Amino acid sequence: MFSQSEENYIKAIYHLAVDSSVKGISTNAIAKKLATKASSVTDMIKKLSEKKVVVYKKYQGVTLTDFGKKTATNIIRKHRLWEVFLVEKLNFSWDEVHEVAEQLEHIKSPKLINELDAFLGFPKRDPHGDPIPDSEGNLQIIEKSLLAILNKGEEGICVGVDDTSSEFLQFLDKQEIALGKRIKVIEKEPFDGSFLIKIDDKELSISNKIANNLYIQK
Amino acid sequence: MFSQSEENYIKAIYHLAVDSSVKGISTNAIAKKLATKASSVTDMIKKLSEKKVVVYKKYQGVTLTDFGKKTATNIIRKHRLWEVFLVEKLNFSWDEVHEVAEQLEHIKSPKLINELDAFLGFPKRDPHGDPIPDSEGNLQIIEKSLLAILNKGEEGICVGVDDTSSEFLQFLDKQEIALGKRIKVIEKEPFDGSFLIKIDDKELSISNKIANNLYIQK
DNA sequence: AATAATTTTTAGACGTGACTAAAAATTATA
DNA sequence: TATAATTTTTAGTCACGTCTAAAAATTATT
Repeated sequence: MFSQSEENYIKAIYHLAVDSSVKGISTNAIAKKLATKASSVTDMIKKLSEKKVVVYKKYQGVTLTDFGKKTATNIIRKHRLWEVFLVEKLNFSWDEVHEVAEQLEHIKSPKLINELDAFLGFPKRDPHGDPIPDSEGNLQIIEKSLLAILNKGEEGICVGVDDTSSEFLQFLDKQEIALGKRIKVIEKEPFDGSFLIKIDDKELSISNKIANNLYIQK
Repeated sequence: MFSQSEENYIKAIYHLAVDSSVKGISTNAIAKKLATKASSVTDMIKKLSEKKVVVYKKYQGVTLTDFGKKTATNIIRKHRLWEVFLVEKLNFSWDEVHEVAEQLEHIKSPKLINELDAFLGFPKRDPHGDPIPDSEGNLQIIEKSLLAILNKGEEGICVGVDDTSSEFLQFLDKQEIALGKRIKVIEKEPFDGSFLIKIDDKELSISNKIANNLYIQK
């Protein structure tokens, strides 16, 4: 069994490893992600190393063991299932779920999470489009690309977001950009990199930054 | 905001106060309830006293302030709503819910709990028949009496249990005694205090101990 | 290659919540 | 009422998870 604090470290290391694809995750990177100090990270890393969750060599960062990875995906599974529950059943909007899911993901009860999964109809994605690992920890990789790489005239289905901050998600709500919607690139503006796109037969302009935070499936 | 530990103490003091109706709750009683040591209780009591949750005078036990009572009923509200959720939606039996609800009751999110309440249809009782406080902390007192005080020929509706241990609840399941069922006392055996009762037109004998753990409403 | 800058680790401290052992206060008993 | 038994508190310690400040190791720069 792991403490909430340990679980937060495990999750942070997992996420950093996935979207950096570097062998060793640095102490500083973890500290930054968890808004804590490097010295605290060193302490925790030692403990996780003793518990066989990570492999650690001084000054060389950490790597999750298979056990550590499985632990991480299990926490992520719980987090994402709770997010689905909050949005589908309790009328939360997608920008409100994160904080609560951060708490709920630490609840210990295998029965709870498997029943919740069934109750929700075994969802494949969370409200932000991220895949939900199965109970064995397997996570299906989803083919997705940034809207920004589409060329004029190409289109795709919106399947996820990169940035999950409230500001960004609320902006998307306001523009009526949502998961599952078909987006077509009408024009790319070379000057500022902005995009003219078409959703629901309405045209709107989005900045390059937005285009780099929206995932689509061709 | 209170830590999980603080919340557990507040809840324990509340429960002890309710079903003992004594002015001051003793250090030892709290220690016993929480399976901890008296010295730990003294420490925590000092902290809760500083936080205006309890009134405390050395060697004279503690009493919850109005603020403390409100905090307690709010925790109990969360606990019982989660229990309803687990039984009604996630197929938990009434003897499995306690442990998980003990964790879920500490989740901090007013929106979560109010939406959950609505999602469940504003239930009035938890799976053990205990009343669920409203969002203002008001708890409706339910008229109930022990099955044991019924006389021969009298009957009532089963509305709750006193003991909530798995053993007892599973025993009730096995005998098909459940909340809402009509129970009639056919015979009281003076020798051992056991009861011959009728449920669903079936007669069965229950011990005096069982009769003293079942609440009915006349 | 030597020095500077950065990263990482160590050392020592602190708050929380727990414990043991011993002292103090209260309550019960002879 | 004096003594015994019990309850409660205090004093000191400990694990967890955090921090600051300083030392050590690594990486970058000239």
